[in-house]
Amino acid sequence: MLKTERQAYILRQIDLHNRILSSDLSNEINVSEDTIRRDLNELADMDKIIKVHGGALSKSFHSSFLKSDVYKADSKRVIASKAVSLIRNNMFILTTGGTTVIEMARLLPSDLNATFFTGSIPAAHEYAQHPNIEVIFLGDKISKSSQIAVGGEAISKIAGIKADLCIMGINAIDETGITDNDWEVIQVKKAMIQAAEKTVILSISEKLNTHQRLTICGLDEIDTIITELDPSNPVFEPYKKEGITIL
Amino acid sequence: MLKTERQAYILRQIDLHNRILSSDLSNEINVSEDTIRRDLNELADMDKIIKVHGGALSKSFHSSFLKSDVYKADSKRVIASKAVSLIRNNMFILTTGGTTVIEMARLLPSDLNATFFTGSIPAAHEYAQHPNIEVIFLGDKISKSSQIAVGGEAISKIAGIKADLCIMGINAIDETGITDNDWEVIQVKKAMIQAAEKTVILSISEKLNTHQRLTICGLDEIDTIITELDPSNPVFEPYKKEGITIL
DNA sequence: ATATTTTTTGCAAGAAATTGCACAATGATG
DNA sequence: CATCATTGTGCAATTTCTTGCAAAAAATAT
Repeated sequence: MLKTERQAYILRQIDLHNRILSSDLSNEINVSEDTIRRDLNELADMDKIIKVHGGALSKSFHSSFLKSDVYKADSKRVIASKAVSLIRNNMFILTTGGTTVIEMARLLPSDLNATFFTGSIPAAHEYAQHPNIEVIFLGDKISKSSQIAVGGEAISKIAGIKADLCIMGINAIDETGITDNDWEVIQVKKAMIQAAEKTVILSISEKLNTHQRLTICGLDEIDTIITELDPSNPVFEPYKKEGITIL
Repeated sequence: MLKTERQAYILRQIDLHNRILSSDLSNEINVSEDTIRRDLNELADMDKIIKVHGGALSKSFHSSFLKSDVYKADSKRVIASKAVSLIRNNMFILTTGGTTVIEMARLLPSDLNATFFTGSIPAAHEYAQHPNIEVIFLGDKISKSSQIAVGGEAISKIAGIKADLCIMGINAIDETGITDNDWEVIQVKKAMIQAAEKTVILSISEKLNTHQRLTICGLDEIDTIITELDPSNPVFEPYKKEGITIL
């Protein structure tokens, strides 16, 4: 096998699988690993692949490793603006914290008149910047990790509210429902869902079909899911089947 | 699985869920926790994540508040450090908001163990950064102008506390006492003074011998005044005569 | 066609990297 | 302060990498 041929083969494999091991290639085309290594080094010098210890990666892989905050911020802004469209004047709205919710707070139209309840310090801070909306902080002990109020006092305060909407940023959702990994946070989120007439989930699409260890609620308690994707996307099928609205 | 791949996976998980546990990752991708820990350390060295005991946090998640330059920051830092000297372990402390108080929050020694009650969003946020102190937010409606919780709920919550110390930033003080110009804020501050055994006033010297239109309390309810000036300064004579300690 | 040069390949040995384990130190928590 | 989990460190086993070198193959010259 000619060297050029071999390198073309390697490139094709990397394009196909996004990654390759030196040892695998050596077995597949019966040359020593030294040769493979030399090939990979040459291809890497030509900027065609990314060489790593033990093999190589496709260049497109690099983009995901060099995480772009911009892309994510864009997604979240899309989600936030969809969420804003659900909010009407004089609503009582319960919200969690999270970057997506904060983004939403920034996008609220300045003539909006509504009352927001939250236990999240950053969210409350953001709402407080708004000229017209009323902010009620559901105070109690502040959880260090999540910067939200947790504990019985907060929960019983939430239970005493009859909200029109609960707008909730989440960590993971799949067919079994919403899950999270912080017990105290879960208690608060459960209470919020109970206290609101409708529950709206904000989630970037990457969190769809992932799960964590503790359950907040099943899909039957959710009314709407908002992601940055088009609602017609097939990934939403299982959720639509449960009667959930996708925005 | 290649090391680079694994680290990319870890980054993605952290981006997705904002936080992860070393043990979870170890289970998910079947490598020892040692390896995970080494990965997390490397990613933390690259400033891509924040390593914490037991796992890691997303970088974007935590740094949400921007620190702005404050007027007379130097003076306020002097005041703050004097105030810190009054705080002992296991105290229950009520505080208001205000830049001086925030400055104090930043100067709290990291081994301090105490419980702080506050109705101020920026102050609560600052306390929440501290490793050991417990933060209780006295939630209720958030006043836009002052970013603190006001209203009956907050006040009755304060009334239910027996605090060792009330550390209060103020707007104006003279021989007649402390004054302010926001009616809702005054209600909260009055309640705080009532609920604490001792009241400490933080004030830059500019505010001495000024007054505003609404009275919070007379000098007899104040135990200590802290300014950036030396306590021997003659300007304090009228306050010393009332039995107030000057720091 | 044969010799010479150049390129490529495989091999060996030492260096470096990766991973898992044991153990002591440190940190969390009640 | 006592217990338990997490962490850092040193170590060993394994794998991968680098380097130098010589044989093999290919290209080129004579």
